[in-house]
Amino acid sequence: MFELAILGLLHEAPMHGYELRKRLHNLLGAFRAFSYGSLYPTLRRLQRAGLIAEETDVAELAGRTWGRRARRVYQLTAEGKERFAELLADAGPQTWEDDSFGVHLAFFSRTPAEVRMRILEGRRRRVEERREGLRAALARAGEQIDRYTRELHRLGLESTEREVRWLNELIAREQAERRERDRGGRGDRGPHGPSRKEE
Amino acid sequence: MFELAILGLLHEAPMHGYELRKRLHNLLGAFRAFSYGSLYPTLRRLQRAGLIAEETDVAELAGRTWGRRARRVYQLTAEGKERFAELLADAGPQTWEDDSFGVHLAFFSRTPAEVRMRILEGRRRRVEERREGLRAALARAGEQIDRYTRELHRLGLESTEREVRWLNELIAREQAERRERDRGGRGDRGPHGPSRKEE
DNA sequence: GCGACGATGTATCGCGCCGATATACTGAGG
DNA sequence: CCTCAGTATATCGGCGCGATACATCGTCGC
Repeated sequence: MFELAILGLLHEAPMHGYELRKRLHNLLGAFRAFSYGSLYPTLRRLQRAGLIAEETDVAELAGRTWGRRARRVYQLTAEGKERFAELLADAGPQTWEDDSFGVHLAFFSRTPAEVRMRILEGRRRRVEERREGLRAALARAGEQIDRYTRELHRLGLESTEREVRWLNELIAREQAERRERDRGGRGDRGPHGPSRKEE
Repeated sequence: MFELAILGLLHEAPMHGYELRKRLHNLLGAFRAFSYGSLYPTLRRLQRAGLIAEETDVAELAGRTWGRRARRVYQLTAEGKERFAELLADAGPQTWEDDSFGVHLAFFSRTPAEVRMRILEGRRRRVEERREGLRAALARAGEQIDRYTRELHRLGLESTEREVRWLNELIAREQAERRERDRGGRGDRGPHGPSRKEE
């Protein structure tokens, strides 16, 4: 998950850990913590695996004589790019508690349309499963359940129902764009899709 | 979190791991996984810490001669009860991604009214913080943000707003009940309705 | 009679991520 | 001058997860 995020961000430019974390925090901070305690070990792991390479910057130091502070700048390797594509296409764990979905979404502009579809539908399936679980929990002996627990389940149910609707909208939009693309005879193009204006 | 849940369930009766997990799954399965890979190590830890004690059942075996299968039955110790009370009163981590909140809620019936209030208000504070973060993210350079990320933030915002409303209802109800409790027998009715402003 | 199957039951492994903490340099402001 | 906030890297212990392994039990079909 961290791996996907790091590999994805390094597509834009080589970066050092602190910068990576800042962007991550800015991009998805409201959904995940992205702590340093995870970031730096992950960076090491990726380097050992050959997915990223240290590029300890000479260029930057050249311009500024006074020394900065040691920073390890990483760039994507060819294997890293491959790995990113694999991870992108992977639907992630089969649980509703899927942290990677948010990260996937953040890189959707770089994701092929069919893969986007698979991810969205996979997510929908899992959320629907959770929804059914919650409905069952609420139905089950309606009265004997602890009142607070029932409230919790009620909130969860509303929230999953809402997410399913949200996913349905996204999926419908994807389909509409696909139809438009097919009609236009143009191959899948560009991170900006067929310029569908704001809702 | 596992600790709180186990200690809480053992208040009802001595139990073995499998049973514990079944109940946990039944009670909060829609919110947490409660895997065995976590359960058994936690049980060990709690036993080592003296919070629970093995009570390898003789009574049950006596009735059934044929042997069952080894099952480790645990019961709460005095320290365990103390620890549970401490954990109950503890508001947990200061992040919105608070797994323990659901567990707390599941044991609310056993929680003192003031502590319930503290937990609910703490949760509200954290959710409100997250809500503000999401609003800021959506406002920030409204146009330059990736479209899918914006969708994600929109969903998150709606969901946090909903949870805040839900928390406000729970809190209002708590306050109403407290007023009713305080008004011991006298028919004097105070001003009606919760004084909590919405949104 | 028997074998397959699903539920009961305990346990371990490696890994990912977290929060806390340590260290050190830099620039800006009082 | 000194302190504070931001930049930057790193490690530590701990928790929870999914996968996997094992063994027993009752039941149902054959």
